[in-house]
Amino acid sequence: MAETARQQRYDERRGRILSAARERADADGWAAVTTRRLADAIGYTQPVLYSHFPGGKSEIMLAVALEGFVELARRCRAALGRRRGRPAIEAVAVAYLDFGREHPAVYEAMFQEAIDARFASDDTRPELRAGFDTLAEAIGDDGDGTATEVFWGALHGLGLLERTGRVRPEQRARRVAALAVRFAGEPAP
Amino acid sequence: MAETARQQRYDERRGRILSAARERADADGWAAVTTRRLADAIGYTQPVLYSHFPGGKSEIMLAVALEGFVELARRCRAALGRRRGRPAIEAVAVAYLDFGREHPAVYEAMFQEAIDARFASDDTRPELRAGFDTLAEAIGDDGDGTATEVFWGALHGLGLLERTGRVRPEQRARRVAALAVRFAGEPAP
DNA sequence: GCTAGGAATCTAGCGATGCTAGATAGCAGA
DNA sequence: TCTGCTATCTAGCATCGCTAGATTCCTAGC
Repeated sequence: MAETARQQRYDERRGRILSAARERADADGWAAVTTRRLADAIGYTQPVLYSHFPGGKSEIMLAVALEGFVELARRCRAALGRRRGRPAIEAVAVAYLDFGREHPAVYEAMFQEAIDARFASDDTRPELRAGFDTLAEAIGDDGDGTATEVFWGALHGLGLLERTGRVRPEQRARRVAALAVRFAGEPAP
Repeated sequence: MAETARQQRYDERRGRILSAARERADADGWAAVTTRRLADAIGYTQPVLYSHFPGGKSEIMLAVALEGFVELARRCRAALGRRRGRPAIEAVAVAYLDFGREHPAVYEAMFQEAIDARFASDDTRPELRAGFDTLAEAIGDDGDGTATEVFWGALHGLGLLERTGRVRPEQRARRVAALAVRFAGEPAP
């Protein structure tokens, strides 16, 4: 029916807005993503964005971030595969860091914006939970998640320090190895 | 002489600009720090800021960040004292995380802005180097600094995840303990 | 103490930003 | 064909960082 055709156009345009935002942001940072440029990119005028995302730019960033959580979790899961122990940790770490490097702006939207989505609680949305669970599996965390939080923190911090040039880029493999050594197996009490 | 009096007024005003910026930013974020509000806060008009900081807002943020590096290094050094081993790591970690929590905006300027100051190289400025060296001392890193980079990354990431609510706040002590366990002593090869 | 000149400060404005109200065009169903 | 709703646009607001040019103030030399 006609309603479907309209809905289709609407959905397709929504996707184009998000793609344009993600690509531009990854290339030039979120400051370069303006509502006018976004509207230009999809061939409409500015206010049209607000019929798709009433919350404006911040809602667009949130939508990009949610897509990012799905993709990051997928990648980490794929990297883990059936590996266990130190190789598992290294593979997941590399996948995690690669994602952050390839999509700096998506990653920024995911973790540096004050997203209202709940984390680290029972009602955390599944797409946010999946990545955490994969990290836990990689380091074999069967406790209350504290170790996973620390592992995640290390990955998060290393990725950010790399990207802002605080850390020697060529030493990345050694850092991953050092990280894996420290998170493989149970530490002495 | 008169030149001194003028210079004194100038320096004092520069300090007031930085204080106002830091306080406002820590309270409401850098987006709330506008040149007009800053000018209001010090009782002058907007262009006066540019005679102190020709680079505008970004130069002000940089100046706040540099002060932050000094203070962070000082606190970590004080926390370390003569401690060694696991207590040293825990003390430094707590000091580091406390600083980030008390001065979120200063920390943001220090690490999330694209500061042109060089890191992780031989010509890194001393005030940036001092903190790194203290972290290295805390974990007893006598290698090439890779372990320190990982430790720093973990602190950095944990602090950010805490602040953006990605991680359970009440578990902080356990995270610090888990971190210390993994960085105390040399890991099995 | 007075005045010339330079430094300090202000007024006013530019272009860009996120966002919105009100006008208009276009398409659906009767 | 007409009516009414939705989609879209034009135009504008307040605010942002920043700057040119006018103006005021203070200092130095007489």
